This record gives sequence, structure tokens and C-alpha cells, in this order.
Amino acid sequence: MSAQSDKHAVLCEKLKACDIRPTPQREVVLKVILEKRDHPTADEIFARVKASMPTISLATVYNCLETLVTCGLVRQVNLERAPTRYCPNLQEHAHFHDEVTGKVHDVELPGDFMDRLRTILPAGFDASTVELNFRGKAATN
Amino acid sequence: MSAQSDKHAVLCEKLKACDIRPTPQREVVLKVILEKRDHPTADEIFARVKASMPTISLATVYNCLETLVTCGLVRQVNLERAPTRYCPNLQEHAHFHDEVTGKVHDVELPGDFMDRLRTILPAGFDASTVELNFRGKAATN
DNA sequence: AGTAGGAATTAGAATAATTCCAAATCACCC
DNA sequence: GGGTGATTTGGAATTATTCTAATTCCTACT
Repeated sequence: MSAQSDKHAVLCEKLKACDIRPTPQREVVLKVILEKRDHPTADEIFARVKASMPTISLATVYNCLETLVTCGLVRQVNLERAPTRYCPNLQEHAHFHDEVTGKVHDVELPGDFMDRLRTILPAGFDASTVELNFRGKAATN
Repeated sequence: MSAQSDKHAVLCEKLKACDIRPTPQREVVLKVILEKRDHPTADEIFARVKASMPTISLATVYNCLETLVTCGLVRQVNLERAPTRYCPNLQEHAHFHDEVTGKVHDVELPGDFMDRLRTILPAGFDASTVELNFRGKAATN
């Protein structure tokens, strides 16, 4: 089995595990998000996907992204007014938005951090998701 | 001195303290944000402002908001893909986004909370702002 | 294998939030 | 009170995203 088809199989499994049809479009969108973890926007994903699938439409990219987000294979990150970005890191983590370069970095968190954050909520508030974003300058390296 | 002009004077002072010209438009935009602390969008602010200043334009509302945000009198809150909301609470606080009602609630935080959050950043990351957003269901009351 | 039926994809139009632009007006300083 | 740079204005433009309707593709069933 080639590395190619191996990858295909892995992606396919991921999709099937979420009970969604493993279409070629979904596969390639997911592949693109996984292989360069730089929090691309829908437009950037569209451009990268077109390299291997020139006939795909932007609407399909949006459809696939929505599906992947809904089934939890990908997270969306919204920072300020900028276009939504997509992140394949499923661990709990925060985001650091570099205001010089515009890049977004993942920030790993101590184990139960997000759960501890949840405890500051007053009674009656039940949070399904917690989002922690930093913004500032990162050392150039 | 009437309560009206008193209010006017207070707003005016706030603007001047930030080294920006206290124009009537900026004053009324700020007034609207301060008097109903429900995190309105630019459009909602526009509608409310028009009640007392029917000739104001949406572009001006955006201009004023940008000025007020830049000088720190108002904060902007961005949640998901929804329009930007504006918040007059200058204390450090988090936001809770009620996914049923769509409302945004302020969540007060223990004193040095945001600073403690900052300490989880790896060396080389210097955050100027920290944003903590929850999303979920709030008890109806 | 053939086909019905639902799901997914497509291209392009539509929408919605925000920004841009150029002209008119305003506010502050002398 | 006049000059000057800041501000406001309305409308056009931009940008991200969603909608729509038609087409194509799978999948299951016979």
C-alpha cells in the first residue's frame, strides 16, 4: 500500500468515524487543514485545495468546513473582524494572535485548564465552549 | 445645571480626557453605549442614535466606534461570525454568549485573573490583550 | 446491473458587515 | 471672525459568507 492511499484511508476513516460521507472534496479539505497547521482562512484553503482539485468551488469549501466543524474534526477560530480561520488541533488550547505578522499560534495549556476556567462562571451559566485568545507581539524566531 | 447638560459635560470630559474632539456625534454614540449595556452591534447603535440625531450616518457611527475603541473608552467584542458588539465595561471581565437568546453577558473576574492567565504563555510571547469568551446556556431568569 | 432518492457539489447571485472615497461641514486656534 | 485640519456624510465598493437552483453523485434496493 502506497503512502498516498494510506493517507487517503486515514482521512476516509476519520470522516466515516463522524458519520459523514467521505467525499473527495471533504477529504482534500481536511487534508489541507491537517498538513499545514497555520490556521488558514476559507480562501486560503480554497486556493490550496484547487492545486489538487481544480474544479472544486468555494461554496463547497465552505460546506466542507461547516461539516468538519460541526462533527468536531476541525475548529474554527474567530479573531476580531478578520475572516474565520480553521485549526486542526483538537487538544484544548488557546490562541495567540501575533499583531505584527498576523500569524496565529497555538498555546498549549495545563491539563484541566479550561475546566478550571469554567469554574469562575456564576451559578446558572453552563458553558459548552471556552475560548481563550491572546493578542500581542511574539519574539521573532 | 440640568441633568441633561450635566450628562453632556460628563461625556464631554471623557472624550477630552482621551485627547479627541468632543463632537456631538461621538458624544451621543458614547451615551448610547453607556446607557444600555447590552452589547449592541454597530447597526443597533445606529438605530438608537438616530432617535436623538436623525441625520447621523452609519459611516459616522463606525468612525466614532473606532475612535472610542482606539482611545479605550469602549471595547469591542467579537464572537464567531456575528457582527462586532460594543461594551462599555472597562473592568477586566470575560464574556458569556448565550446560545439560546444570543445575548452577551459580562462575567466579572477575580482581581488579577487576566494577569494570571498571561503567565501561561511561553517565553517570548507578550500579550497586550487577553480575551476570554464562554458560550453556552444560561439559566432563564 | 438498473434505478429511485437523498446527499453533495457547483456556479453564480444575494446578503450583510464594514470600509473607502470625495465632497461638504465643523470645531478649535489665532 | 477666518483659516485649517479634523470630522461627517452619503453612496459606492469591498469582503466574507450564505443562499439558490440545477446538476451530479452515492447508496441502497430490486
